[in-house]
Amino acid sequence: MTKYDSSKYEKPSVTVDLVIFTIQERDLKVLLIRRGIPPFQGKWALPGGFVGIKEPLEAAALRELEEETGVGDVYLEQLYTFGEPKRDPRMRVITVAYYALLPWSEVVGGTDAREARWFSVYDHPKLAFDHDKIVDYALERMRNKIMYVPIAFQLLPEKFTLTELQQVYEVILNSTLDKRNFRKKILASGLLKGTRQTRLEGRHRPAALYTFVPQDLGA
Amino acid sequence: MTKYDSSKYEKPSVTVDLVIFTIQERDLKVLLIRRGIPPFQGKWALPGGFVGIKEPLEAAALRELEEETGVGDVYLEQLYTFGEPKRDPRMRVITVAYYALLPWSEVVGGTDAREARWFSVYDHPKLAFDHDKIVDYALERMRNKIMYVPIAFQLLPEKFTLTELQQVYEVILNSTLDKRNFRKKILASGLLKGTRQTRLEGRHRPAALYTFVPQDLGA
DNA sequence: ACAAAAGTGTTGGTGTTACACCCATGT
DNA sequence: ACATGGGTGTAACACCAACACTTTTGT
Repeated sequence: MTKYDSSKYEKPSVTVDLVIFTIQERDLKVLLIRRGIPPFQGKWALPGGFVGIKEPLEAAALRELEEETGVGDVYLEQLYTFGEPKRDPRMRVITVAYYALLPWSEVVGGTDAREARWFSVYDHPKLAFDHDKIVDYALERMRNKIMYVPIAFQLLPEKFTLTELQQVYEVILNSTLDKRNFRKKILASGLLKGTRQTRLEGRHRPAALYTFVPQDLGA
Repeated sequence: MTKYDSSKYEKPSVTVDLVIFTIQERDLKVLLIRRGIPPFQGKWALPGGFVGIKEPLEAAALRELEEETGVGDVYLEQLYTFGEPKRDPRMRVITVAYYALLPWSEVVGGTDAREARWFSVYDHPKLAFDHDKIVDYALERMRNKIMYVPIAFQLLPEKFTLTELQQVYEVILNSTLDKRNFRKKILASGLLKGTRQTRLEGRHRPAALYTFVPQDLGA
């Protein structure tokens, strides 16, 4: 790094791409955009865009997120940087991928004119570029993370039932969990505070509503 | 991403930076380079350099690694991408950080002319740029990873004693471990195969030598 | 009364921690 | 004989997995 003059070298383009997750209808959804221009015209792809020359990476990711979803204050985490020389056939593009978790209750339309749709993570069309790989990577990261860090709450509204919370885990892990063990563990964790409210939904016993209690960031 | 023409935009420079770890004298060491030119002239910094326009990111990291250490076939993992606009005072530089684990037995000199030295991770000078943050991040990542994934072997020669292995864990975690529990767990894991050899070192009972048995990458 | 989802405990097994002494060698 | 690090087992506890019935509501 010391002996190079960067101006002598051709520079790659740098973009951010976003894997935006939400949960709807007991399914894990990812937001995709239909490409209007080549390459991969007509194909679905992750939302993303170029990083401004004075723009922090995370700011670029947040900007794209807000353009596509209209939502600002959500969980956002850098995932991985993909830089294969041929991943974009036109030119060298290095992309810093992020993933975001969005409560279904906050999903509104984006302001952007591009065609956007939510697809099941488990059933979506083949994507442009290496975006299938990026989605797989995001899913794997999220599955690991949810075992240790309480990120599931980022996909729920402020108040939720234990069954809803369990469904978040089940949909992400793509497996079923034991109801009694799940409730025992989650209640023992101290992450939840019971509101004194219930929610009545259908002709059966109403469910108790809980909220997430923010952690001391034991630093 | 669809409606921009990248050529209209100024592009950032992209570099890779490496946190190269090894273990010597029961201490965790990191390789640093003394900067010969501004900015931060005379300061110590992580080895790194620009990514070639047609060069994969990992290839750039491996190239730097080999230039500095003369070693090729080691553990290398992408860490995080740092892109604060002002992290390099001269211009916009986005750096993709990697970390590498190097067996102390393979440490030779680099071919590069720059002044390089191994420093204790727990006692090193303040570094140039945001490199202190990168080292901290690498250490944190490695500490998490070693709990789940057998990366400790990447810091040892092919044959090693259980005490040496335990010292690797202790130096990385910066804590002491119980000898009996450590041996019980590591032997039960099936990661080790006993060679039938021992090593005699000092006036005490010789230690049994083990090798790492490569895992099925359960894909 | 019945259909539907909410809610609730116990048991066996597995893994983790804490802890102290004998062994093989060189001098 | 002693100094040095190598090597070994057990008991208490915490955590995890398996498993079935009762409760509350709307119709």
